[in-house]
Amino acid sequence: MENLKVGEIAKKVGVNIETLRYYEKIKLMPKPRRIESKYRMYDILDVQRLLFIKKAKELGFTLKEIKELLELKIESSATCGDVKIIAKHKIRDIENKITDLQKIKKILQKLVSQCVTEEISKDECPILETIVVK
Amino acid sequence: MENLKVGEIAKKVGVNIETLRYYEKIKLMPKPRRIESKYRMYDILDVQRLLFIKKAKELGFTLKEIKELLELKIESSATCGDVKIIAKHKIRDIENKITDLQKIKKILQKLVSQCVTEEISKDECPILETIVVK
DNA sequence: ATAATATCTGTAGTATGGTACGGAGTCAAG
DNA sequence: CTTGACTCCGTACCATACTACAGATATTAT
Repeated sequence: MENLKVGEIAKKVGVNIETLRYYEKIKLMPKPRRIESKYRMYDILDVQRLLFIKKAKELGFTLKEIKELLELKIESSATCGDVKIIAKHKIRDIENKITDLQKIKKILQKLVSQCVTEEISKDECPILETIVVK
Repeated sequence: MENLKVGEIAKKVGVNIETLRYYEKIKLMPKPRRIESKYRMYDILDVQRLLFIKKAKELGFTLKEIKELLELKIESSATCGDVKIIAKHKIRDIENKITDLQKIKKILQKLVSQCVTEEISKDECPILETIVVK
């Protein structure tokens, strides 16, 4: 489970082989080492990184933002102080996302609770006016 | 604040005029009424809807998903029971998103707390291994 | 009344994030 | 030792979500 060929890691994390190559091209994934022939070889860290990317994407981060999040830990020569500042910003952003999601959740919960019987038609479940996430 | 021309509502919610027309075309926004000439006229409900769309987009929902969320309240002739089922699914999705965001937040917080002094270079703040959101 | 500004329609172009394809080299099993 | 599966690279194409014209009509400000 330490040495995976591109097809293996792709299957393992559930992405397309081409996507791996694409991420490498845009430097979202590091260049993997190459064995014997010219085959790419991946390891467990690559798996983790890919899983993180997958999740972060679902959460509305762009690939550029994901790259920034990942670089927060390893790249450039910025100081710890810089990292701290950036990370704190990201934390703030995430907290806002969570708050907004909770608002939408509440709206949906209200919608569900207003649908009391199975027979009432949806038109009688008005709630759109509530949707002011602001 | 009840009757807004396309340029006015666009400015108010911070989107491009063309985006308004685009949303109309893909039926994400309802056709607005037209005044005298052929100018589109919007109202406060349109503002709310647009603000919701904006937020939902930032939260990683696609326009298609946003449409579904909005239709949960007004469109089709599905019964309340159907709406309930769909809404409950959406609630589950949202809860998962929140959970994942909290995980990322925690990782970032740990990162921040590990950067104790301002002088230590970022390379000495390793944490990437922690990033297994799974 | 007329110039500047806003809106109209349709069509074309852009950015992001992939996905597919073709032809060649590589590996593993029978 | 060959045949099928895997991988290589480059390039082209795709879907989503806009964004930018262009040429015409409408409105408003002076």
